[in-house]
Amino acid sequence: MSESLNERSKRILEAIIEDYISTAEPVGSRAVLHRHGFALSPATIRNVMSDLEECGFLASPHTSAGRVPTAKAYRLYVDSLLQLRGIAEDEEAAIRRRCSIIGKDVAEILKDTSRTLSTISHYTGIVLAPRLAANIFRHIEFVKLGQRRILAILVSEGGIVQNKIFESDAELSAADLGRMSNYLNDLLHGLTMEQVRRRVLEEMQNEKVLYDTLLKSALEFSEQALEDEGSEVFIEGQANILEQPEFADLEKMKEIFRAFEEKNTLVSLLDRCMSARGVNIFIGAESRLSSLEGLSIVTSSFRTGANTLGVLGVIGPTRMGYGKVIPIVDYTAKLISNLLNSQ
Amino acid sequence: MSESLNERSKRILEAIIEDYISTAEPVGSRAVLHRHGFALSPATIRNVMSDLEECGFLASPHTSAGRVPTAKAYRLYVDSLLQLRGIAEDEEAAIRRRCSIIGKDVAEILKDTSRTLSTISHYTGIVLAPRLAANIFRHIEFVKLGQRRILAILVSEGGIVQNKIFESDAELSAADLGRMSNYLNDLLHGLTMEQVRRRVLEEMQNEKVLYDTLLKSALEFSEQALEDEGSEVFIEGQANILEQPEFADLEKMKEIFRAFEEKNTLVSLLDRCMSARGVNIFIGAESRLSSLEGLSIVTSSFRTGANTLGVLGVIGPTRMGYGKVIPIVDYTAKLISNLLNSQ
DNA sequence: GTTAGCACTCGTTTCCAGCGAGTGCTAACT
DNA sequence: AGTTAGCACTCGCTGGAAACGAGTGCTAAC
Repeated sequence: MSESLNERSKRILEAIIEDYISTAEPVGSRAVLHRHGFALSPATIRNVMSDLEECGFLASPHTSAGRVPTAKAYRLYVDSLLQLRGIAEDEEAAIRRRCSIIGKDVAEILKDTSRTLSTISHYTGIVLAPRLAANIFRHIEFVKLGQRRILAILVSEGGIVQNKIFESDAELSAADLGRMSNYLNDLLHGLTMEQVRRRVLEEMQNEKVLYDTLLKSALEFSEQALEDEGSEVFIEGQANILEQPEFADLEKMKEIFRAFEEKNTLVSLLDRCMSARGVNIFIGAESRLSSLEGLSIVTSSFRTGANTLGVLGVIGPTRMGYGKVIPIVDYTAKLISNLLNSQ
Repeated sequence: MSESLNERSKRILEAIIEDYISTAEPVGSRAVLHRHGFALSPATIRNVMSDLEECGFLASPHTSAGRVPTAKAYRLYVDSLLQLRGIAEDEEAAIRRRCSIIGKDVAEILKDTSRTLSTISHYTGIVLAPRLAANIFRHIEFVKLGQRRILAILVSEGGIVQNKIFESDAELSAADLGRMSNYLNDLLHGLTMEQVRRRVLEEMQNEKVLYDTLLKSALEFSEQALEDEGSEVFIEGQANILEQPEFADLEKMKEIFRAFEEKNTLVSLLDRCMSARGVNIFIGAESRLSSLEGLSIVTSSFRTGANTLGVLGVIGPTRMGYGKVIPIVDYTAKLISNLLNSQ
């Protein structure tokens, strides 16, 4: 049972996978013949298919149905059978047209990107918003909302804005808050968030600061403001999943929508893709998340320079049109990287 | 066929509606008798039900099923039959525990609120984020992102932050941007957004401004930053809809999820609730949105003083537990109003 | 190694009978 | 006149049997 299939077996497996991707129905020996022009008889195909099943590439739902590719088959398919033909021109144009920056905030940009991914791919788009931690400090600002209520606004590279409301012990004037902002902006200019955090802690030991209550509370506030509030996920086009015949079963569908709402698990999955360059593919159970059984995820990270800003991708059935989706995800990630790079 | 039903008919209708709300199945004459202690025979109930059908309060799916309340019946029910018993203590406690302000931004607060609404009600939560237009100016800030790329941050009352990225024609230094912010903050302090907009336009005619390019571009920028980007909607707990037996049909469900994704229509519906005080209820087709057929929406607006900030509510099947949902929505709206009121 | 032929498997569809919940009508009762 | 018992009737649902058909695996021949 050698794992290295011969050329013919590979071609047949490829045909079966592509057939199944387009029809969503178990494919039988005659179907392979019909739609692809092999110069072989059904019986021969059957023999090959039987071998492929033994090697774990195919499975039969029951005796008298055709066969269905396994996760292993898809893995082989995306790794060595599939030849990427690059992104289609009209798709590229559509993505470029829909992803713009001007006049939006970053959250909006990413949400629109997620929606674009879903619309173009006809599956579900997912974008993991940038995390603060890995990023570079740009600006901090405190705004007085009420007597003691203060809004902290933190801006990092690429225009990512995080803001938080909190309450101060003492009442501070708007001018005080302005001075605090200035002090911190000078102090923290150009540092990474890691460094910012360390710097704030160091500075709190500083003698001058110890005797200046204003500076002291400035540092205390910034410490609170810096607490990373966890990443945000934008999942758009969930309804596209409903079109997939394999999820016609109500129970299965509930599970998927629950998984979409339970964003933490998705975040941890996408976190794993953060560091990897290029396109990443999880097929079915490979994600180790039982709730995503039957689903595949194609992701790529976007970045400014060496900094990974976030991850975007497409979720669809394992029976996904990888040949189309992979270039889409790849291109979109690169486009967003460029857009967020402030020159 | 007098529209004013006698007391007995009302009581029977009420019993039918409540039965249907809890079972989701057409209710027959015997069921009414079983679960509520009417001193009547099934035959009498049947006669009454027949009358109620003629008046348009009931409908029968087919001859041998029981009967189902119509939208008209629910309307009568919420308007005059239902007696609200106020919110349950444990629900109130749960809502209060889940809705906090400190350490979050407003978007996060509202999203969490939407989630809370869905969790407590077991239906789907919806929150329409505050619109800028109706609100009071607090702060504006420009942050330099790249050579020409600028981030504008606009804060209004309650801590609502709106930010936008745009590009300037000329390169401006960080100090320039700081001066611009200060100038505008002085100029616009305490005005409503309406007044802010007018003030900016007036000021652009000012002689002093005409000769100061910095002031001029400050005003131009603020004009761009002020453009309202439309309201944001947070819909959480969509998966709860899947639990409702009436949406077991795949087609129906697709329609609902599409409607949830097509947020514009929902926004326009919620906009209609903005001005109304107290709890608002749309039953089924009353919303005039065909995609929401079979769904009811219970909403209430939240506000600071005279200003309506936004609308929140619950979406569920017309067969919704109004008696439970109405107090929940009412209480949550009041709570959020209080929380966003910066004293 | 490949192919034709054939028996066999097994899910799907169709049809029909029987069941039961619920109604509407009529006639009797208070 | 309103209420009730009785009864025939409707109609969706359930379950089992039969027919169907797609697809396989095996064997024997090429």
